[in-house]
Amino acid sequence: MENQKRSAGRPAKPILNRQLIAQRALDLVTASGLDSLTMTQLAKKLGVAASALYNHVDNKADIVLLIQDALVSQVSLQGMQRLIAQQATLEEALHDWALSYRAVFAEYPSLIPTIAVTAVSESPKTLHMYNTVAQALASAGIPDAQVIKVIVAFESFLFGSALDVDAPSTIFDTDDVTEDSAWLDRVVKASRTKSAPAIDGTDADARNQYADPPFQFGLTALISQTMSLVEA
Amino acid sequence: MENQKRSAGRPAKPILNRQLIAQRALDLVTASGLDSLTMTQLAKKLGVAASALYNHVDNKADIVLLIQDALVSQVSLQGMQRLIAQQATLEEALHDWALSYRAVFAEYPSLIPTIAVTAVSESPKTLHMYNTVAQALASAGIPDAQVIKVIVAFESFLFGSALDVDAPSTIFDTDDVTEDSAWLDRVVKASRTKSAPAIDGTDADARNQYADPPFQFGLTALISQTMSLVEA
DNA sequence: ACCTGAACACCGTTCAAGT
DNA sequence: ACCTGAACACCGTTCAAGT
Repeated sequence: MENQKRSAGRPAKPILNRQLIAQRALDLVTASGLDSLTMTQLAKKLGVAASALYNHVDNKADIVLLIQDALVSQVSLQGMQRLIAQQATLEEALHDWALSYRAVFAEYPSLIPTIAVTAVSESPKTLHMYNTVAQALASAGIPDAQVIKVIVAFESFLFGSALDVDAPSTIFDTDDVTEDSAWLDRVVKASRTKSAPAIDGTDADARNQYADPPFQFGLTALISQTMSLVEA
Repeated sequence: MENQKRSAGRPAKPILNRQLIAQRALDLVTASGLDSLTMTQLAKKLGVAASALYNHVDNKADIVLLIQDALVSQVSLQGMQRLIAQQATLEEALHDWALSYRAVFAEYPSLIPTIAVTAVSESPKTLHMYNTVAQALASAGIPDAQVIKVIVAFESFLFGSALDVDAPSTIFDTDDVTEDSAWLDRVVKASRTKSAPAIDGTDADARNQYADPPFQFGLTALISQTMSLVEA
């Protein structure tokens, strides 16, 4: 970015701060995934030496946490807030949250494995989201002791679904039909004729066009199972 | 492993082969995840120079595929085969498959992101598994055009659930109760009193003890939704 | 306090040289 | 064909030196 070389030594005004680092890091991950986020590349984008980053963050994992926190804050809590205010149903709230959650993280599949194992205490925005969802579910009549179970079940499905969006749409294609692929071929073809457009290799969007029906199917399953938990 | 140094040049008998490489690679991943699988470490375990590996595999991704294939073959297809033979119900078959699938991959969470986006044609055992499941579901009366949808929905949930097993059991613990964590704290505590043993730090198994109820919950949801698809 | 630049211990992969 | 060892272009992170 900045090309005029800076001499060593403390600059008059700090060049970096955590927010700026997080912003540029997110840019890199947005462009081409977590693998393209390297301290070297990030430093280059910021116009500093890689070692300068360590004045502001502990390590690379610290940066990933910053990114995560920024992303979680993009998840819509509107439905849940409306549920708390008794302006939406449990079903509506779950649907809104799930769609938004999946949409956000489907853009960043490479972050999902990290997110899945990150403790909420490490990410304030994540904590806030869970807290809101917990309040909403509890106030909708789900017994306290079952709320976490529901949240985790949804999340597992949402993580997996977000990974799935990143899969190639040719994931079930087989090279040639053998005994080991005959049935798979048959059901894959049957799925296609339902809705999908013809496959022209020019499809600009490489994302998995077959990801949506399974998502809707699973989401419906989870929502109706959740509604059965509501106490009178 | 082997300590007597070998001089350069082609050995009388080949030292490596793909199967041996896959076996040792799986050992490394089993011990401490995909990150600990490096060409250097793997070569050391095999008693060769890292560059020797490239006589047998294309690259590291190729090795990961070999591992994947070996793992998929551990997933139980018994239930599905019994369903095909009309010796098990759809519900039993789905339950058996899902439990086994999750159990296998919960041991290897670091592989899940890769598995989720790997095309079946790249992994013969994976192809075989999907083909069997597809045949079983179709023969149980699920319309051809819906089979893939069901499989992908299950898989999304299974991938996410397997990631969840790897999460620390303290994932929902908060450092101190603030306004942003009050509800979460409450429902987490309510979950604990139900079943969990007191937390003594000496717990040998660091895996997430809270992962099972959500898994059962989601699985039940998916199974009953699936059964509703069966044609008369 | 906050930067640069050299250094360290790694990576994955390529390739000439050896048998 | 199948190995070794040097080499290349990277990593993340540390640290002395500069202001």
